[in-house]
Amino acid sequence: MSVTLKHVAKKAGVSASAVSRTFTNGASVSDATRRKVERAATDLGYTPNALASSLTTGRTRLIGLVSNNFHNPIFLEVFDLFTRGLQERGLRPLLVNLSDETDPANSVLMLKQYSVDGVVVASSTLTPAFSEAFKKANIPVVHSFGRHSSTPQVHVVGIDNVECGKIAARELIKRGYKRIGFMGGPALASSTQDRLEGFSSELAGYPEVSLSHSFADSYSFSAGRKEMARLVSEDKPAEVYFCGDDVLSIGALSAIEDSGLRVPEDIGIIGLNDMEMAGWQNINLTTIRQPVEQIISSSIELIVAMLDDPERYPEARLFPSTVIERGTLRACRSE
Amino acid sequence: MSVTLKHVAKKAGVSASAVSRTFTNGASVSDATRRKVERAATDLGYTPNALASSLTTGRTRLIGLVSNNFHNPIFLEVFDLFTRGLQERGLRPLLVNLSDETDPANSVLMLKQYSVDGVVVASSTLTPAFSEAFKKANIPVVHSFGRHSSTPQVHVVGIDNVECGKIAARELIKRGYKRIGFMGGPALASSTQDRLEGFSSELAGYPEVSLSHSFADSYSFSAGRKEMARLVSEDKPAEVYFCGDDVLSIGALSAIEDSGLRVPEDIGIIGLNDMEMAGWQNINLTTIRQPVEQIISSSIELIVAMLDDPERYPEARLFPSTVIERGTLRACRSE
DNA sequence: AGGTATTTCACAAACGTTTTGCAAAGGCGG
DNA sequence: CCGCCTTTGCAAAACGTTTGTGAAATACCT
Repeated sequence: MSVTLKHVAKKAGVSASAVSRTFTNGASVSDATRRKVERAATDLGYTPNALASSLTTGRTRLIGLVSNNFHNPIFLEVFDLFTRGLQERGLRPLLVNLSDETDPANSVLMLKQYSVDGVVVASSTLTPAFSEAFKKANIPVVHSFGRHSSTPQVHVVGIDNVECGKIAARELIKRGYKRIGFMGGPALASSTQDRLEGFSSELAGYPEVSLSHSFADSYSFSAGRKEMARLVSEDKPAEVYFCGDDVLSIGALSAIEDSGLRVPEDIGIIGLNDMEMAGWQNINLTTIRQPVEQIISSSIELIVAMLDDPERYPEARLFPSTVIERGTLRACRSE
Repeated sequence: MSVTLKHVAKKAGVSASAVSRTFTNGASVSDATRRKVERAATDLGYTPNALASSLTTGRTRLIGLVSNNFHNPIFLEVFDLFTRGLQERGLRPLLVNLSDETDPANSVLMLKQYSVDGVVVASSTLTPAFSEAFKKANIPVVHSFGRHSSTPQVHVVGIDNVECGKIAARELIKRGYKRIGFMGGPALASSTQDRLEGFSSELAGYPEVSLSHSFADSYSFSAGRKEMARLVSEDKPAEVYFCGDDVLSIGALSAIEDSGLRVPEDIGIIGLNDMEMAGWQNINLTTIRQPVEQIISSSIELIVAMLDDPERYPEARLFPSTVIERGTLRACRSE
């Protein structure tokens, strides 16, 4: 069928190992044979078979890229950055969509069959148990956008959600808001819990401020819209809401607009993520930026490091998030 | 290192081939040995090695998923559907991002090294030359969202862009628009050309209608916004614009809003794709729906069919697109 | 030149499967 | 009870690489 090492060896009049050596760098081959081999290889149109080589080396250069976020636009950026970053290093992303997967075991099994060198789990809504399943299977794993825990079982790269809640709180205080709402993502997600914790602990220092909170069912436009519609129909909605992410925020904005209230005059909104769309002029959302590029490049660095040292002790790498000021919060009170 | 076929065979007290047979279905094994083998396999936590098996069978169940659209939100849906569809059939998507790749040769080489069973090229902005490169390398290929040509060299699945232009034209005529604009995507893309051709040929039947056209640099919010800003600042903008896709449309809407004009009263917009966001109530874009689900499931069917018959004669599968009526066109003239 | 160091290269044994040919075993009809 | 056919298990040969072990060939030193 296809042209193999042997064909090249025969044509070049050398042994198979000579051919192999010319293609793996750092091996000792004389210039003469190297030239002969290269000549023969291009003549025959030879491509080394990665599978066969993996079989002997134990390395596939395949990285499992696992996620369940195929509906949140920010993940298109995430996939873009991951695929490019991996490709640059000669690694190949094997994409796994576990949107309708409940049991980690299947994906673990499948990635094990393909002998991936490592796995990146990119999701804020997957439980630690999931990424730990890979660890148990002896596959290096990095959980990106994962939960920060003081005793991580696996490598985690992301933001400090508690700190993030505090940042949001400070920003709202600075602008003189008194009746403040937290409209979180799914209540069970630990990221939501952590943010609420930071948010409320920071606000606790201001007795004149009141805090209410509620949760949307999912990180989606419609969930945000629905929840905000409910909130504005209440007696006394808050003056401002810190939303679980930008998509939720945009849904919320839509509900507010429909209710006849104005942003930011009547109600303020601050989101989280700073996805591309947040900067679109017709949305113009004030939000807290997750440093996606850093998180991803750091995740890649980490997984690459684990290829050399699979036993590397798990660490949590947290990046600071920053407020991006746009048009959905009122100006600072200079009283 | 890991547990292999032999270990299982030894533990079960049978030969290696017996173990192999129990794992490949359709092979004849007695119930007794099958049970013994399964028992031993689960005890040892055995996972068949896909690489090794590929080496002998010549099948990897790997499918290259190649795209350069990592900025258009609709492609998140596309990736979602592709990965799920492939997974359901036990195929694995090897994702290739060629956003910064100019030369197809590299990707072809890489996918050849990994012996992918087939390749899906998902993009409307890649030239036929690109997908044909895979064909030349003897890899089954399907070009999804590709250009319709009367003599396709490779399998193409998508919509009929000429027809699509006509549909848009008819819709605008129906609503009594007279001064009509075409604001296309990148001028070089054949899909843009085809749509303009259908659009203008249909409008040619109405002498009272005037058509102007221009192009945006890329399928992005900012390109749409910039181009529409230019158009509305002109002497006499058109009454309605058929935009290259939904993202461009949303950019256009933003520019119109800024100019103080109203939609649909002063200017109408019709988009293309019907991405999720188009239905968001604060956007509410009238658009032409590309049947993404059908295109993708058909693409997958096709690539699966090619696994059995790689020489299958290339065909073009085109699906009809339909108008989705929302709020950015004025009502029908009933005069 | 003689001897030792060093590089270059061929051979063969892996890597973990599938698959083929063969033999043994077992079931059946005559 | 014998011969025939079908099922089932075994051994060995692939699949396309990498890599360790020596042998041959070249280089270097005195």
